Amino acid sequence: MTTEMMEEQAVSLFQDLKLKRKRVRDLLADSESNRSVYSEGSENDQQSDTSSADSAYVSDRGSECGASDKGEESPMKKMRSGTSSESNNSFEELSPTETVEEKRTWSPSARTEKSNAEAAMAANNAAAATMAYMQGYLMPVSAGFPSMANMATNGLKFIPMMGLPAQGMFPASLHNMPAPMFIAAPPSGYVLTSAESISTPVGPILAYPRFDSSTKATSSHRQSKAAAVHVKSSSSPKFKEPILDDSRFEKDNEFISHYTNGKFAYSGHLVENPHNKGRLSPSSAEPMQEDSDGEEPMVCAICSDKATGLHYGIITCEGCKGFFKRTVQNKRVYTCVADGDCEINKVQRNRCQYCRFKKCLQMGMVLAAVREDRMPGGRNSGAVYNLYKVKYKKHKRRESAEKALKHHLVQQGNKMDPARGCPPSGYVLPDFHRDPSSPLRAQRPSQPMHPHMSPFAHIPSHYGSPTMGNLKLHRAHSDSHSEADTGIEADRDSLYSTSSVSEASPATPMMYTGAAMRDAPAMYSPYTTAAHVSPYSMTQPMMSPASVNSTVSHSVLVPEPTRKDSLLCIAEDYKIEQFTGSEQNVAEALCKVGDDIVMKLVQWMRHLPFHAEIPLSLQTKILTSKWHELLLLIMTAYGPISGRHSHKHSHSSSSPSYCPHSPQPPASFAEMYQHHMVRMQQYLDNTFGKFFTMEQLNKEIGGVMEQITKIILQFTQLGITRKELAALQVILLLSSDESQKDPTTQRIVRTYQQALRHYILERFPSEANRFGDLLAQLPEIRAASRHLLRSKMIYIPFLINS
DNA sequence: ACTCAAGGCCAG
DNA sequence: CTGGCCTTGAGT
Repeated sequence: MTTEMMEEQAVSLFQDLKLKRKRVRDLLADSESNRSVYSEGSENDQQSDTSSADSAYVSDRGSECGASDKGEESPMKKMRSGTSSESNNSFEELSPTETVEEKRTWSPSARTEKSNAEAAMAANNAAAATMAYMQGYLMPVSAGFPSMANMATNGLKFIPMMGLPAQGMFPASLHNMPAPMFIAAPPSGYVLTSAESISTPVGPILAYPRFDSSTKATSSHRQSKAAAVHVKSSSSPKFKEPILDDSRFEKDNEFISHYTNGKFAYSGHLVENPHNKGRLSPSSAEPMQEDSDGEEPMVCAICSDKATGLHYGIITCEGCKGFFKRTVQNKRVYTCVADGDCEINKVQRNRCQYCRFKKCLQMGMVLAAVREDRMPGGRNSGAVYNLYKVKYKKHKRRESAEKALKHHLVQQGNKMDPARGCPPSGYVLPDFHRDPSSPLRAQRPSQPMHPHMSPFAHIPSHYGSPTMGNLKLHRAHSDSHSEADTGIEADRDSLYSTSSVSEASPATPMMYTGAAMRDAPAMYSPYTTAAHVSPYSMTQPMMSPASVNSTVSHSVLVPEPTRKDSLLCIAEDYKIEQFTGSEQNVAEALCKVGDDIVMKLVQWMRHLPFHAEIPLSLQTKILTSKWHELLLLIMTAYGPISGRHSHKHSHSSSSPSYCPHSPQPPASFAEMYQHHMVRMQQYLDNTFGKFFTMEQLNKEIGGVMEQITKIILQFTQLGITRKELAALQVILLLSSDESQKDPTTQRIVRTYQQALRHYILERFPSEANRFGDLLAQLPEIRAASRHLLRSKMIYIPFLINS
């Protein structure tokens, strides 16, 4: 195969990929726009989602995310070496030994106060709610719930996690729970602490005031904060209190999503700015260190220039203050021509507006402090800074810059310097490019068919298509837009703007070097060790039973779900038998199936309770990068869940040679593996009229089939349940590279882990390692899925259940 | 009266 | 567009 042909093929693949991504994006945007939004007093709102009304803005940058495989070894080689090189790390943080009290998951204040029990209960409730949702008893939206915009102030959004029992949606046992149950969440995530009862037009609801993980606020602070929900804005003849309702937050979120890009959490919504913590702590009434040096000039937290005071929540210079103000007022959308990581200091601060503003957000400058009415003078109060009643004490302190920078770095995780050690933004050639003669590699149907080739090219290859790095796209720099829409519109069109390519590259290393990895001691990581032990035995990850929170969750109250899992139907509906006929037909069928699956995934995702919390752009990225992993998870878990080994479907297939499943499940790995390989052999023979010897097959697909078989075997031996699968789906979905940098998704992942753990504790109390065993499959699925995509044998999952 | 964090102005 | 300086006005 010539270089030109390879290039052409790569371009074609890229086109496919682009289409698939576009489909994901379109579907997401579509589902988003179809969702009705809160509108004041609207009785017709059947969906009380708290999603933004017009979040159709899809920033598609940075998408190649984590799919850039580097230094691949052959599948077989990889198998021999134990496990794939990078599949271990991605779930480091999912340490099963983590308990409710640990980390800043659900109740950060738990550690600081005597409220441990309270926090545990809150977390427990959350886990129960999540579990209940997974089991189909929670509605993603609460039907008929009226507008909550007027209740959601001060950064709280009320995410209905469960509808009213009166709706008859829930089993009687659930009525024991405080109902209706809601989770109040700020745009940046769910936080459950002490519950406040808030009266609403439909009765009292429980609201959980949100607190920053680092807050030292006491319980009374919390109460006052929650109480602030009721507060009507104090009327002032001249100065109008800013309106901080849902719409304001939605607007802000939409605006900043361009800058946060799912990579960091905007803390400006927090009532307390972490940057100013310690110096201006609201709880520490003392004026802070009257240290020796009262003359030390303040330093701008953004650029280290001489600061002139607090501006929009943090200490900045006049320049950064003005810059922030202008940017917010005019809703300007900048673009970084580099990789979105420019250093901002006094000298260089004007070189990159994008990075300057991004830093402003990272440092926690408060968007809401920029007044919409432009009223000068006075002081922002109430909703804007509320809880963080800054006792402004002559903060002629040094600090800012250094501490701010440190804080910044901590927030970022020890992100690798792109200049050193960071993988280049280029992409490696997939295996099939190196070895085009491989008989099993898929080929585009439009191209001359190699007699040995199977036509599966329409299933997108992984995103590391070799041409990606070469794609130079329009709009290298977005000039200042007088109107935000201009920039947004332009950005929406440029799916692959320069920044999208450049910003994608640093994503990969962060995943493995972020806080999650640092925070997780090696001993807490069963996922790395699991694969190194005998692959065919039940490896038992270390998990201390004592570390598992043993509080009783509500999930036991909920009976088995009767609702068919919407994703499992994928495994049910699509069999490899459908992919028969001419090569062209197979390719088309696969393409269509791919679209169907993506649609199902989108539908599934948008019904998840946390859907509204994740920016659309991030959702798009997540789905485009995870759909194949989800597919493999479903496919591998389907058999064990459906018990189809014992009662197989009888396929009256037109193709008699398809070997239906043996009535008895394959007892061992070897049998199961052999079974799959024979199926493969028969399929290739029957469909493409090409017979491969087992030796050939072993060489070509043995590695990946081995991986898949191991996963199936594990699921079978564990007897994975639907509920567990539901949890794993979410955990897998939100464990992508992008997600790992987003605190919101991390929190959600932890919640689902909690729910899963609780469920296992109750359902399988004797299986101390079950939780770890289940989670340990996710890296394996990742690795296998990557192999499938790279080798373009994505059709294999369809085969194993057929 | 003073403080200080908003917005505004305008030379560069 | 930037940023130093000015004006404003609620809070103390």
